[in-house]
Amino acid sequence: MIELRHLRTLVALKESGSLAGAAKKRFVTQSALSHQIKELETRINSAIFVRKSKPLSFTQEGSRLLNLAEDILPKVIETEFDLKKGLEEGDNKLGVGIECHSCFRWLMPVMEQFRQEYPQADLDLSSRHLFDSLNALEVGELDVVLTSDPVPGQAIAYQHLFDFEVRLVVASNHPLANEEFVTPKQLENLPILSYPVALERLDIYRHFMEPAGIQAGAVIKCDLTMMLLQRIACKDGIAALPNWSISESHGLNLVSIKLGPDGLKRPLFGAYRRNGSNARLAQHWLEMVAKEGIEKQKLK
Amino acid sequence: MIELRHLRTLVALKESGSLAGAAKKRFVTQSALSHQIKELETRINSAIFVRKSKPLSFTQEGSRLLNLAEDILPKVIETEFDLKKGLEEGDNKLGVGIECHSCFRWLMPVMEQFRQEYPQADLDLSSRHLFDSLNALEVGELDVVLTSDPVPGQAIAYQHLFDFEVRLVVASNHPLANEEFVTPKQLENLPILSYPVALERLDIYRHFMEPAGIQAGAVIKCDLTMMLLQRIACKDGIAALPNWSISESHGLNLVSIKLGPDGLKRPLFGAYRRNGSNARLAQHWLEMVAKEGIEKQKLK
DNA sequence: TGTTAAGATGAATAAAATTCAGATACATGC
DNA sequence: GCATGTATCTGAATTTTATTCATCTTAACA
Repeated sequence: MIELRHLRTLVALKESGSLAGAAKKRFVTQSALSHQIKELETRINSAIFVRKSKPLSFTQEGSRLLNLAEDILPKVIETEFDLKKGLEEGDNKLGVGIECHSCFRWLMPVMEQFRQEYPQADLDLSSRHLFDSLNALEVGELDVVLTSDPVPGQAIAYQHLFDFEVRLVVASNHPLANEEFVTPKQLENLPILSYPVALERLDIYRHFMEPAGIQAGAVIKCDLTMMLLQRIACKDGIAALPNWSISESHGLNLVSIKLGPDGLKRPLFGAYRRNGSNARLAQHWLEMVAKEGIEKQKLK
Repeated sequence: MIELRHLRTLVALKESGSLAGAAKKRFVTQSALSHQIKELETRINSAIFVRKSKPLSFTQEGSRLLNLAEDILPKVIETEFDLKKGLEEGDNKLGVGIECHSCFRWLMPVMEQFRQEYPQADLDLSSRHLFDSLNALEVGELDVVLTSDPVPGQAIAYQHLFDFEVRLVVASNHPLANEEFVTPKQLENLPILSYPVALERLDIYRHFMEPAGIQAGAVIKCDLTMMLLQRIACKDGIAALPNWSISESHGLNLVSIKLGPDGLKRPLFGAYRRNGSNARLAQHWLEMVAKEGIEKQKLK
C-alpha cells in the first residue's frame, strides 16, 4: 500500500514546499505527483497536505507519513549505498553490539581500557542494533556482538566469555518478595516486563518457564532499563535481569530472587565474523571483556 | 532502486524457505518473484540468496537487505494501520519523548512520582524518537516532549520549565582544560562529539559558535552518552552537554568549562498537543518535571 | 531412468506510473 | 474588470514496469 515512492515524494514535498518543486526534485512532472498523492489520499481516506498556503502545511496524516519517511529513507539509502559499494569494511573499525541493555554499564571501563591499548582502533558501541545484533553482525553492520544465545553457523565464531546469573526482580512489597527462590509454577501467568523482543527470546521463558511447561503471562515491552525497573516497582509486572543490572535501580524498592533453587545461570559469548578482516581485533577486545566480566563475577 | 516490494519478498522468502513458498505468501506466481529478485540482483550486482540447499541461505547482501526489511516493514505496517484507523488516541496514555539523552537520569524520579500520583495513567518513556520527537508529537506518536527549541505553531503548546547551563566538556589533559571559560574562537575547527543530529541543531553551534561567526570542526556522532564521554576523555573531540549530565562520567578524566564568561544558559520547554485529549495529563506531568528540575538547579 | 521439486526464461499480457494537453482556481498589478 | 502568472487538477494517451503463462533446466532421488 504505502510505497517508498510515496515517502520520497513526501520528503521532496517538504523540502521544496510545493508540488511543482517536488516534481523537479524527483525528475517527474508535477502531474505525476498529483496523481500519485491523490491515489495515496484516497487509499488512506484523508488529505495529506493543504494545497493552499505558501509554506505548504501537512495534515496530521501527512506528518505521520513524513515522519516515517525520515525514519526509513536514510536507512534504505545507506543500505543501497553499501550494497553498491560491495560491503567492504575497514580493518580497524570495531562496531560493538550487545543484546542486553544492562551490559552498557560494566562495558564502559572495558571500552576505555581498550581504547588506550589500541588507540588506532576506531571503537564504536551503538544502541542501534540492540535486538537484532546477530543479523547485523553477519551483514557487517557490526563487528563484535555479545550474546547469550549462539546460533550455530560457520561464518560466525563464538567465544565463551563467562557465566552470569539471571535473577527475578520484583517490587519489595510483591507477594514473592520474601521467597528464597521461586519455582516456574509461581510465575505462571504473571505479567512480564521485558525489552522489546519476542517471548521466545527471553531467558526466563526459554530456560525456566517453558522447560517446565508453564504458561507465561502478558509481556509488557519497554526499551529502557530504568523504565522497566520502575514499572516493576509499581507492580506492573516482574522481570528477569542479569545480576549486575539490579544495582542500577537507584533507590527503587526492588528485590531480586533466585530462579530455582540453584539460580539460573547463563553464559555470555562474544561473536565475530570468523574471517572478517578485523577478526583479530575483535578477539583481543573479547579477551578484555572476559577478563573484566570474570572480575565482576568474583566481586559478587 | 530498492522498493518495499523487494523487502516484502525477502521476508516472505525467509519465512517460507523457498521462492515458490514466498510466491504463495505474496499471492503472485513463482515466476514473478524470480524476475523481481533477478532484477534486484543485477542492480546491486550480486546474488541475494543461494538457490540450492534446502533451508535456503542468504548471501551477505541478502541478509543485509533482510535486516533492513525487518527493521523497516513493521514501521510501515504500523503507520498504515494507524492511518487507516484514523489516528485516534487514548486519554490516559502519555508517551513521553525527550530530545536529550542525558535527561533520562534525572527524569526517572519524576516518572516514578507521577506514576504514584496518577496510577491510572499509562506512562511510557521510550528512546525511539530521540531525535525527531517534535514531529512524533505532532503526529500523535508521542504525547509530551521535552525540548530546548520550541518551534512556533498553534497546534503545539509550549510550557517553560526551567533553565539549565550547557557546558563544554573536555579531557582533563586537554589544552583548554584549565581555562575559566572559553570563547567561540577557541573552539574553531575543533572536532565536536555529539548525538546524531545535524550540526545546526547543536546548542554549542547555534547559540555559541555560529553567532560569533566561528567555523565548527568535524562532527563525530555517537548515540550513547557514555561512549561520548569516553571519546572526549580520549581527546577524540570536545562536546557541550547540560550541566547535569557531567556527573554521569564515572571516574573519567573530564572537566567542564563555562561557555563564554557568563556561561551558556538554555531553557527547557515541555511541549504537548494543545487540544490533545490528554493535554491535561501532560500539563500535570510537566508541572512535576519543572518542580524537579528547579530543585536540581538549586543544588548546583 | 523416470519423476518430482525448485527455479529460470522469454514472450505476452496486465497493471501501473507517467506524460501530455488542457482546465481550474486564485492571487496581483493595472 | 481583465490580463498575467502561479500552483494544482484532470482525463486520455502513452510508456514503463510487474506479472503471468507456457516452456525449459537442473538437481535430487527412488
